[in-house]
Amino acid sequence: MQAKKPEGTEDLFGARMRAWERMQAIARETFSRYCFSAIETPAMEQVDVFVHGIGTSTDVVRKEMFRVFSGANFANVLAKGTDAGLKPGKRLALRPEGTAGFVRAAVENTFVPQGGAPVKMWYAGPMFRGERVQKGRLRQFHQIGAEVLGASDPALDAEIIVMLMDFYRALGLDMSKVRLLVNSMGDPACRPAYREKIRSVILDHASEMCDECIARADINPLRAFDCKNEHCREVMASAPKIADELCDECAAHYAAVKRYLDEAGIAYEEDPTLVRGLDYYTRTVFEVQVTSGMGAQSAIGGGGRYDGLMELEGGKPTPGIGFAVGFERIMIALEDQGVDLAGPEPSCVYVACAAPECRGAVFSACLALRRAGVRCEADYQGRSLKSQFKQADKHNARLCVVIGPDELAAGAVTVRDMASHEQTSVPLDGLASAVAELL
RNA sequence: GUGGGCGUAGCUCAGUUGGCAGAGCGACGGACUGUGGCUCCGUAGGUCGAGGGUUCGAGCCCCUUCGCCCACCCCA
Repeated sequence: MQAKKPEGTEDLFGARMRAWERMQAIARETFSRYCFSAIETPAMEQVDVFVHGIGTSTDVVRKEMFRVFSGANFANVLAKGTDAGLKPGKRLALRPEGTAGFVRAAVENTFVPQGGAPVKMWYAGPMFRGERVQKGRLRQFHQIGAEVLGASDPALDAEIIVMLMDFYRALGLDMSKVRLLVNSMGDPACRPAYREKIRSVILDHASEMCDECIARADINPLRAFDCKNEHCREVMASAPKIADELCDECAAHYAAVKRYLDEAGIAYEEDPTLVRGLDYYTRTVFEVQVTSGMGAQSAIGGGGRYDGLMELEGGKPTPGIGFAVGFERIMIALEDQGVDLAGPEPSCVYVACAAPECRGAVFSACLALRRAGVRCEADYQGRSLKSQFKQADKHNARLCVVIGPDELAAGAVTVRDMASHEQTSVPLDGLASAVAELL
């Protein structure tokens, strides 16, 4: 039986790999202008990092995490039917998102010492969620994210949104098909009261609402705004809006963020029902959607402020804000818009061998070219010269160097420009510099 | 976790009431023998996802199973 890749995973190679590399390069370039530096954190963390950070009431933590046990511990867990006996350090999970692990790293490495300047970092890598797959939703997918810790200035909220939109534009997305939704979720001063109000609304209208929303009333009432059930929507439409229930500080913060966005010329829609599905968000939240061609998953990025997260991960109170974008979803949007992020395979110089006795000379020529920094390729199958030229085309060769008995006798090889068909003879010992000039 | 669709050549797919497994693209080779893209000719390539059943005979019908896709849910 031939082995198969796990459900919802993907082998990344060829054009798709080039696209992923290109997306990271554009991220690095764009974020660098905002003085972000790169970070890579482990693909697995202690389960508690996610439980504390993302929240026990979220689907991500409750049913979508891939748990990880080393061999001996796994046997132990199977035997006992629980991992309760394991030390916290042995209870691991593949990361379902990047923020919790980043904040854990920030606490552990003291990225923001008391009174220190804000730290800005970005990351790119695979994330894992045990969901049923569908278009734009994989079990191992890739995110690029950016995080700022150590400042609560609303200018930062706006700046990070501006940076996100810069990134999408740099990728070549048609920004007229992109919409930015923003909202404020309040903070510990005002959200609990609002949450309680919404809970009451749901329970008061329990007879009209779906079972899920009734269950949400106690777990995470704000999620009822996301329900697609018609009756639930009607009830929620008349529920109080968070924007009207914010405390003075949150209201001022939200207003300032919007002012900055206006000044930056960023178009946005206020969506009072936008409630991100991770518990750590406070105040500003945002989501970017693409309006067509996306299947059921239209969100290509999202994020928000998480002023309480550092404490949840055991650090000192430190405000934070960040976003994450999904590689696979952006690719769906780009492909739908006819944008080729991968681009062609890079060009090369092809060294063709006209007769078997010249293969040694071909090897030497390639060696010299590569040591001079030239990307070059040759035949390894003893193909005909004709077929080597076909290979040269497939490898996107700009030049083709032909080495045969005639050339070796003359001490000079033939170099053909594949586009113009012009051929020149260059001395064998000066091949690398001659090729460099022709390129 | 729930629902729907689909598995035939490397890829995209045809395949009639059950009767010798096909096309296009791609790959490879050739068109006066050391020169590519276009064109023409040719060649190779298939446990019809897997296992079982019905039948003289199964790609097609039945059962089981695995995988993929799409949607609910949730989220990037």
